[in-house]
Amino acid sequence: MPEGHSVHRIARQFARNFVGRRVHLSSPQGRFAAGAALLDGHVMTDARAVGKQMFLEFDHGLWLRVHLGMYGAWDFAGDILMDATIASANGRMGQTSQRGTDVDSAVLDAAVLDSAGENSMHSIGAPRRTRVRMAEQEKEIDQPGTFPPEPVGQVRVRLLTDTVSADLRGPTACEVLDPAQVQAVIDKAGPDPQLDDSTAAEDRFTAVVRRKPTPIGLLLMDQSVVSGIGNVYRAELLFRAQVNPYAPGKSLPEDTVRDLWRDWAHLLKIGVETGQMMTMDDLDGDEWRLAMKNRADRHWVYKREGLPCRICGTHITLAEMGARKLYFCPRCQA
DNA sequence: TAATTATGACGAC
DNA sequence: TCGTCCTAATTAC
Repeated sequence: MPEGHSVHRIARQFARNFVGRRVHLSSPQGRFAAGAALLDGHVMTDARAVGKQMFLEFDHGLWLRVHLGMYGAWDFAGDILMDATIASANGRMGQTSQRGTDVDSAVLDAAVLDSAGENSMHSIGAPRRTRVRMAEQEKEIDQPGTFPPEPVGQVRVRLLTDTVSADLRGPTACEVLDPAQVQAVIDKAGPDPQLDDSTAAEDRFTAVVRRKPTPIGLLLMDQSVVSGIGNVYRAELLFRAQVNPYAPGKSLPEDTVRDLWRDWAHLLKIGVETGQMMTMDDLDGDEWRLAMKNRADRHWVYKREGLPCRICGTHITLAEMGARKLYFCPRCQA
């Protein structure tokens, strides 16, 4: 269920709780028993996300590659060091995003909301005994229990240290790779603004898009063109840019394509920092608070078919593109 | 209890 | 363009 922001957050979770520690791997479900044996008992040395792919490195040079697909998820349990959202926001106060929105005060709002107990997660400092499911969103499963927990359902692989466990279920990919194979996967991926926010990356994206006759709505979902965008961000980015999803890439003005890239970098950053796919920034405090609680208030067009466009009132259209649901405003995105 | 749905991606025609 | 794989939560009956 995740788009790029969640995969970066999950990689962070592994960096905080597993990197530098010896890990036992098993496959409670049995389907990954051979792969788990190749990595079992080694120290995790790195955790990285590239677009929607995650790579975990072990001390003998082999990697675990995981892609969650449409409904994969990681369940963490034990004494977990959680994302220090509040500390992060405090440490960055004053920075301003490209669009002129103060992302960090927004993050701080979210964190304050969390600490008020209205949302589910986040604390600072010491590990906390808990259970968390990380997919597109993160939710705390309240049920401390014993450690390690009994595997529930179809657990493809379990990673276990003295104090923390991580169960993977429903992935579309879970395999052991050598460094050359990892590099090959990364080489195929389009630029990920979370890893490379340079002008060169923007140039690369812009050049590729403006060369192709393919509809921009398909190009944004093509992971070799740009990494990390899924069905929600596709719809929202196109609405925010007032671009028709069917417009061929090569028909778009250069500035429009560059704006799409910069806006993706912007939304991805918000997603990584808040853990939410918040695509309506520029909200005031109360609106933001509401939107953080109710997904229905977070998007311009996604899952809003038949409802009035928030800008012009026209009914939002639902169509199909690339075998996925496409939402757009036929007037604003004419 | 069954059907539906999902924020992906791939390979065969 | 279609079928296929992966799983669980939600919705319908």
